[in-house]
Amino acid sequence: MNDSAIPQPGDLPRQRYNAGLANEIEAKWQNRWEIERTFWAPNPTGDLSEGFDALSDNKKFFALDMFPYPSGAGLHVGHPLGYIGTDVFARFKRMTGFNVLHAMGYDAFGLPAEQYAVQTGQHPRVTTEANIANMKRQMRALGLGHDPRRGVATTDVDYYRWTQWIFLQIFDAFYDEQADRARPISELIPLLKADPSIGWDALSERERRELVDSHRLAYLDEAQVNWCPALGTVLANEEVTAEGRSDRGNHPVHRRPLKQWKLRITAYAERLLADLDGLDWTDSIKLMQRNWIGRSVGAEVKFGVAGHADASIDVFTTRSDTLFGATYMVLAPEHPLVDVIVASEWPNATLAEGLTDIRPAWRGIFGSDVSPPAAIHSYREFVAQKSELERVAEGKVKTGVFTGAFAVNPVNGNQIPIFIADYVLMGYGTGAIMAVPAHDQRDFEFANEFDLPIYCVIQPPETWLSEHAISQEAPAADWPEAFTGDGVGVRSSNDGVSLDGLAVSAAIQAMNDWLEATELGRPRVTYKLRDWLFSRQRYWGEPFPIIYDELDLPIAVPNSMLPVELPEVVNFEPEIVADDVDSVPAPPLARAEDWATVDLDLGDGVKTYRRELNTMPQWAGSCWYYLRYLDPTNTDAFVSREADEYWMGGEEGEAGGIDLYVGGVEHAVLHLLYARFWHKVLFDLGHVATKEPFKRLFNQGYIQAAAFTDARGTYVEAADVVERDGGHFLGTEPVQREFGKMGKSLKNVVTPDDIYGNYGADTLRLYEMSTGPLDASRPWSTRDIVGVHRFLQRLWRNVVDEDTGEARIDPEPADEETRRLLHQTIAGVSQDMTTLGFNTAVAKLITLNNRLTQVVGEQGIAPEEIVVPLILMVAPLAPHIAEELWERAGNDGSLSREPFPIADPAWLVMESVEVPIQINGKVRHRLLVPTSADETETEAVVRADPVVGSLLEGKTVRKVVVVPARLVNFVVG
RNA sequence: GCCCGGGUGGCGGAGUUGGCAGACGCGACGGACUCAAAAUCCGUUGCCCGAAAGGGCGUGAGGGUUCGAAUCCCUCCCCGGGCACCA
Repeated sequence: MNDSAIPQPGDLPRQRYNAGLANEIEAKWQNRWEIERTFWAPNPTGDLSEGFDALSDNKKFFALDMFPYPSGAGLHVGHPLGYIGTDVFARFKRMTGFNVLHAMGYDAFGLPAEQYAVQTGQHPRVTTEANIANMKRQMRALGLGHDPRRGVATTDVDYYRWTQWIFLQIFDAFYDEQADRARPISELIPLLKADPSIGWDALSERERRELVDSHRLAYLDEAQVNWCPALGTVLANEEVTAEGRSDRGNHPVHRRPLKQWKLRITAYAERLLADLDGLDWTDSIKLMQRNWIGRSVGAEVKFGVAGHADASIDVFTTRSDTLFGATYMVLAPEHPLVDVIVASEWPNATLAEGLTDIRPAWRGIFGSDVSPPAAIHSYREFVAQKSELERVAEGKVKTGVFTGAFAVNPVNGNQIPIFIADYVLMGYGTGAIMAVPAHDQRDFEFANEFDLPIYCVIQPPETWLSEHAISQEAPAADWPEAFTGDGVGVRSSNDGVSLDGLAVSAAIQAMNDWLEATELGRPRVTYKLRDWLFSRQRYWGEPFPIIYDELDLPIAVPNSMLPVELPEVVNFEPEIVADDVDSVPAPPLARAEDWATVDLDLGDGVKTYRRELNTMPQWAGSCWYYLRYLDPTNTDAFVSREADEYWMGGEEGEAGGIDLYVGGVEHAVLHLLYARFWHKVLFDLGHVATKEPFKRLFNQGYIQAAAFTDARGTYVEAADVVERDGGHFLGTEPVQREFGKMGKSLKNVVTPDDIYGNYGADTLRLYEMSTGPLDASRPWSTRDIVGVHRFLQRLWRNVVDEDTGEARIDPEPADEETRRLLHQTIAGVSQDMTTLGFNTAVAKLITLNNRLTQVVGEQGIAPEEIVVPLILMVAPLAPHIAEELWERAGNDGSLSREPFPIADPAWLVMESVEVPIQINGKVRHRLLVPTSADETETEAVVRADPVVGSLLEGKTVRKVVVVPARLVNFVVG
């Protein structure tokens, strides 16, 4: 953009505050902070406790930024918005007497470094470390007051040793439903032995191990994944195109079950939901987590299967009141009972009420000459070929196949056909539904597609019928859509229960009571939340501390043998296997043949074990990093009890947790849910003292940037575009403006380095804080930066002689008006700091400084009474210039622990206040009224004013509204 | 489709237990300094009418409640985000 506002060197005073001087000052103070250990936050005990005694009477404050990934491109100016916000707040808290912990580490495992390694052969560790070094440099240059001792990276072997340790804690735990908490697996075995229905003594070694493994919070499971044989790896949903092919290389992707590690987060669904209530998070984030967990209250109902006396199918429903309207049943295609109940031939008997024959459509899309098992097989393949995206893209067109079997509705004994269809998901509820097409839109669509009967059992109200132009008598099959609202039950009774005439909620209650009494069903709560798929076929991740013995069952690597270090490999790519749907992935770690098997003595002699070759997903390391910040050098534990209790502990009676956690809303669900889950496991097992990690969560906004396209629609370098004549131009060519994320592809990246060079870090910090509230997204505008730069320049000039560099400060008191403004500013800024309202804090500081500029203009010197508190108030926002002014004003050492100014209430009250005088709600005049005047006095003062008198002349005052010290409104007729 | 946020000058944004709309900054315009420019400093700046005094209009649109609405209620439009066959 236009560079004309950038200060240029020339015949300027030697000590003018410009980019050059700012950079000098900034480098000086960044070095001093480092040497003087200004931001070291002492622990109460242990390695990092130096200096604690001096702060032992202070309260603690733990400020945290979300863990950044050290990308090769480094930071652009959009990244540090939140980091600056936490730094300003942390510095403010430090000045109000807190022992503040603020640190920054790196979530450094991940795909980009691995892909770069695949392309170049450069080891991901080399790339990662270079990127971390660059980001550290950029953050240091921003003047962020981090404790450098605590900046861990997930790729540090000393760090992932403890990630592995925590995984083993999860592996070695089970969820005790009665106690509603996780317990060590060692406590499970006596319970299993004591359960006569298990018959422990009769079980083989393998059976015992498998039984125990099935209770673990980390377990192996056959999970449906996006398997791409050509790439040799499973892919995330985001990596699969709408056509069901790989994003990279356009290879076929298949949905198939693969044996994968899963973490039993679903055991915590209820607590993850309930404990949200006590957290200081925004409602929208809580809502997103609630929706994700997706609690649903209903009933499980047992349906018999005709001709299979020993088989029954449990369905989950939230609408047990519609049981009498069930006309068919659907199982998920993968449901294990499908193979048990499937008929060998298509039945032709008239079994179900209202059905006279098997409809041709029921045999599915595979023709009438295939048998049910063949149709089922074909349908399963058809479903497996489809990606998630395709299933969604196909919208509401329902597909499915009849199994040839019939279920028996327990409420009336009716036989209803059983289908499989992909609109029923194996992972939710029981993987089976009863279908009530009259009162469920999906079932309605399926029933119409498959020519199935539709019976109304909830009478819709008149309004609904008339809205849809349906007559009272019309059969439900003629409805344009299902009726899902509230109505009264009809045609819904048997010998034991009648729902007729009952409203939906009462009918559900009555039906559930009956189901429970007859043992045909029971109340049940289900969740949308699924267990967490925890394996990745990657190199650059934490190896699992798991080995397999001759039974091919998993065994934990003993703690004494941790860490399990990543082996060196030459090729970081997953092995490309034939394009075979049934092939097995060979993760990169399989190539480290010396590593993949290991001879160990686990107490029963040296044996050969096979290692787990998958690695953990990137989320693993970020699940607990905040705990390692507390005690990063501890070699005996992932965190000491003392450090955990000190930094995470709450005030008396408070829940505790991190005092302020700032990050983007994109982590609203995954990271925040995973980390809460790990924290709760650690809490249950007694390793941490708090049940929730993040007490207060704040979501910062994003910085967007203008991007420009030329006539061909190609992005052009935004930095070269000039604004003139109300348009944007690249040279002489007009270009189109749009706004988007800052990035290479839009050619609109602005880096902090660019801004330091032209204005300095303090200006960048102040600019980012001033452009809006921290939680709002806003467009970047390099042009606007000059505003806050001028502010710092004026502040500097008010205090320092631009020629000599000497401070000029007047010990004489300031005038009353300025003093009053000072105290108002202190009160306002303190308030704004507390609420993270940094933009308005900056505005108030500019206002005070503008007043100071006037005073200096008149008197040639700034009163100390104003200057000193102003410097201290500026310090959290623009710390380098504040430190420098503080020093030049004659102080030794850093101001980082100087007390933040406190307003004198005496100067906050005004003797009189200007109030607007309204006639019929319109402002017609303004008058000074004593602040202390009550309604009567105010009215008297106002009525006595000659201007008001003339305004009211000839008018009838019907009513007078007086709000003391606010306004007076005359209602005239 | 469902669920959340949000729409205020040319721009970023202030202001909500209902009480002076537009703080602060950018830009724009005018002035000082300068041979000139930059930088800096001073002033003006919501829109319309008016020489001015003053008046009218104005917080996405329309309606309502109220002495008084950016703020509360109803209907609608637009933008951003989340979820998406969850039985």
